[in-house]
Amino acid sequence: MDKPLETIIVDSILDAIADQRLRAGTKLGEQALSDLFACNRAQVRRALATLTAYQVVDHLPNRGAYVATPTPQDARNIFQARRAIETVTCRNAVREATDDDITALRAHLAEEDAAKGRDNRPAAVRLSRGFHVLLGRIGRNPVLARYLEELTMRSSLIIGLYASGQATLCAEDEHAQIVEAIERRDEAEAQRLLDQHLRHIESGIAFDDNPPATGALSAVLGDWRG
Amino acid sequence: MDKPLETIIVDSILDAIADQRLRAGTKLGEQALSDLFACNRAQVRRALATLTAYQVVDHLPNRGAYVATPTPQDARNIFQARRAIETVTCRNAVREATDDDITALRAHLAEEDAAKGRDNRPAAVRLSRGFHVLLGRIGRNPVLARYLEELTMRSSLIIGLYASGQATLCAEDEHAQIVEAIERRDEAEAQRLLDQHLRHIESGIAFDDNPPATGALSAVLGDWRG
DNA sequence: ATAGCACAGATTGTTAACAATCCAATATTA
DNA sequence: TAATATTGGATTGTTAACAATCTGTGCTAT
Repeated sequence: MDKPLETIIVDSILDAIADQRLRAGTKLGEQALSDLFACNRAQVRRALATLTAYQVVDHLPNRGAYVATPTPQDARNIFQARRAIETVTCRNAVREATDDDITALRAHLAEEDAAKGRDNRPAAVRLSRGFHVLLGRIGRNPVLARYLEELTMRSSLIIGLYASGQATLCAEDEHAQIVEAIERRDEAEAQRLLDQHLRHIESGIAFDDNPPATGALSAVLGDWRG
Repeated sequence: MDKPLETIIVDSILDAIADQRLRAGTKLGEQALSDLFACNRAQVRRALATLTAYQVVDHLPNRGAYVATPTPQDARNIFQARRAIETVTCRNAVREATDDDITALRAHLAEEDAAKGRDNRPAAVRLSRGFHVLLGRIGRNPVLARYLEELTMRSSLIIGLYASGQATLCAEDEHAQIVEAIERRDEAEAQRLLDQHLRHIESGIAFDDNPPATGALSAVLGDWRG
């Protein structure tokens, strides 16, 4: 039961963006991608259209698809949207979380911790996003969860663009504190901590760098075969 | 400077959904649409892909595209998402609205009023949605505004499905009260009124009808030429 | 030397024919 | 008669060739 190839392409690219292996501004040529995934151009084309709808890829007519480069203004708008959505998502999570959900959250925290311990930055960035996405799923509102996936993906691009040098992306224990509040079923506190966490991330962004600089596609999307 | 045809197709279909001329469950055949818009099947195909990404169309592999049919659970999730987003959007609007914006809002109210006076239900439904979209634009956060456009579109489908018999979709003057609160720059009150307005719409939905029933595509998408 | 132009290669966009799949109507069999 | 096979038409999905557009390079002329 393999997935449709289009999905594999989309997910590979999204993963690479979440990991910050693919950086803002990278050109996604159709030929290059169809070579990489050993398929024809039409499938690549549809995958790129999907990514464009998700707003993580910019499509310029007659000149190709590029990983989106959010402006500082975009960044502010995206983080405001995240606060709006994650506040509700978090309240839902407090109300709906089962014991299994809490266990999953704790397991995720452990993974994050391990990645940071190993100084594995790409993994840390990906897992950090994963925490918010997981929280969204636990909230049991797929509409909000989907928007959150989109926004966190775009946030990864922003962090890659404007906070690449930064030592710390998320204060070590903010995620852990949120999980504790959820476990205590303390809605107000969980929401407060999450809002503060998001403002903290946003304030850690330096809006004056501007280094695109991107490597070869094949190096970055190498091992897509499951 | 005509728009790309794909955009025209997408907008035509979205308009027809906003008006409730196209109802949930209607099949959108590729041949039928390319005949209607006098174009290639490939362009129709892309338009349908875009609409699928917007979640207003369901695409079933090998059996075509259908106008989405939101479930009652979808409806609850969509309205929760709207409350999360429109609360912020509304706050932004209070802070950012220029005199021109207020004028535009008043003009919109007048249009709504006129449509209701003329018992023009499709226009009333479309304009009612338009009010929320306009508010979103005035909030000056395109990220939130885009999600709002998607959610209001899906709301139109929901209202068409579950509240078609209903006499009143929006209490006559709730929109007007919101505009007044914005004009007074009364953030808290504007937010309260909007939240209440949304809960009011949601509670007016009867989750037990189930009439798909759809007319011919050509009758419904007749005059797309601007 | 530099600005403008023209050409060549590469990349994206379009088209139409072909293949695979689904659906409904008809025929077949217990 | 009712259930199941079969078959033809219609619809969606794929492919590869062709057309349009862009980008960069080298040439020409001022």
